Amino acid sequence: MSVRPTRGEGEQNSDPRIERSRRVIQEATVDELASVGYGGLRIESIARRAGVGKATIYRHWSGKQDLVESTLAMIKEDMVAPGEGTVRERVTSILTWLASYLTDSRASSVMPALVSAAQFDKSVAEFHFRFTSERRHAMIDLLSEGVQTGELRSDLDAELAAEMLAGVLFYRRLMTDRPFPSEEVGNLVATVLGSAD
Amino acid sequence: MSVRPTRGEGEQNSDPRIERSRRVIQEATVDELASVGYGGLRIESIARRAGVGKATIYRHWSGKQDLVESTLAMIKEDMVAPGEGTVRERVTSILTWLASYLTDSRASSVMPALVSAAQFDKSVAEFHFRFTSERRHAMIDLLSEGVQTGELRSDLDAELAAEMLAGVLFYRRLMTDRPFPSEEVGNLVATVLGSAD
DNA sequence: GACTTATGAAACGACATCGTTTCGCAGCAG
DNA sequence: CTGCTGCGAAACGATGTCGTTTCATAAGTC
Repeated sequence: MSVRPTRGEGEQNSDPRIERSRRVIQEATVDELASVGYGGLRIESIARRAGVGKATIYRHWSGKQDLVESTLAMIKEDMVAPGEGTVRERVTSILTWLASYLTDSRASSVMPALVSAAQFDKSVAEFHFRFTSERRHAMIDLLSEGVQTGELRSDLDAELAAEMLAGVLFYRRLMTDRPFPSEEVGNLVATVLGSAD
Repeated sequence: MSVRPTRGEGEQNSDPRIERSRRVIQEATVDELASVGYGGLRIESIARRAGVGKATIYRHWSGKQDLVESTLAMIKEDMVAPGEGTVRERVTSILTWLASYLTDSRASSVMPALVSAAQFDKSVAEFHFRFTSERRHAMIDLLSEGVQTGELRSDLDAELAAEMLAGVLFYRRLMTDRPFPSEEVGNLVATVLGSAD
């Protein structure tokens, strides 16, 4: 992915400046992605925001695509946290996290930027669809588990339910100027899964 | 909106070449929007696709933004058709149209392009949100009508239901590589509104 | 402390796109 | 038929971005 990791993947470089440069550059890339999107990305803007020379960027990555790919991979790493509890609780927790991510965060535009870029850039699309698919199937599996254990109604269509839940959050973020408030995720879950007895 | 409609809005120009030029240029703009998105739009590409000189474009519009705005307005005009029947039938018909538009059509990427552009371009965002809001409220009103007449369950949350319905279609189109098949819209409507008795 | 090396700043050529202008031609009006 | 005008093609300067190179400096190693 990166062009010149002077040493191998996991090994630590002797010079801390290298890792630091990579970190601040990728952070700046996230910020730029969020503020101008993939199409508006300018290497010079990233360098300026990172307080770094353009040359330093090209020392570590072969170009824009390389940098973005490695940054997206980093974002994916940061994305975590299933949790404990009943199916209903875990579903609510995942969606609450997603709602906050699409609302509050400094990075609330990162995911929209990814969605946008995927529409017209093949390599971004590949990443985006694979990434989304993983999270989607995690949710579907979770809902299926709930159906099998009897926690959720037996006639629930897990796949459709997963798409409705995430769909509403993304719809609100992408199609309106009122992103879905994370406080209302409970209502949403109750509506889609049915109220608890 | 346009810069030099030699005569006023509705009047007919004496020279048919003018109207023809405007038409083929806007059609080419739609195609380009669908294939490379707003950020990737190049005036020269539009000119080439339209079989037109670049100068002709600048004769009719002041620049890229002017052209896109007037083209989006045109797209909006083309978007029609409530229909007749029960609330359930009208809802199904609207969503079936939307599903086809996001699936089959030559223009299946126009709306995603709009969504994408709206994330980072202020003037596009204004258009996009207003446009979406209109269609959303039409759907909400329709569902409310169904609740009031007793055709739909009285505890239905019209707003949330509208967002779930459209949300699933957009989620499928933007977040996966399997757009929602228009044949399955019936199932979707039944799931969200509840099966008919 | 002496060396090594990554860094930030700046300038570079190459290239793409913008919006303008020019020009000869062809379609239209009368 | 004749004059007019919108047209397509081409070339233009201006601008902005890319990816590279150079160079003195400062941060690192040993």
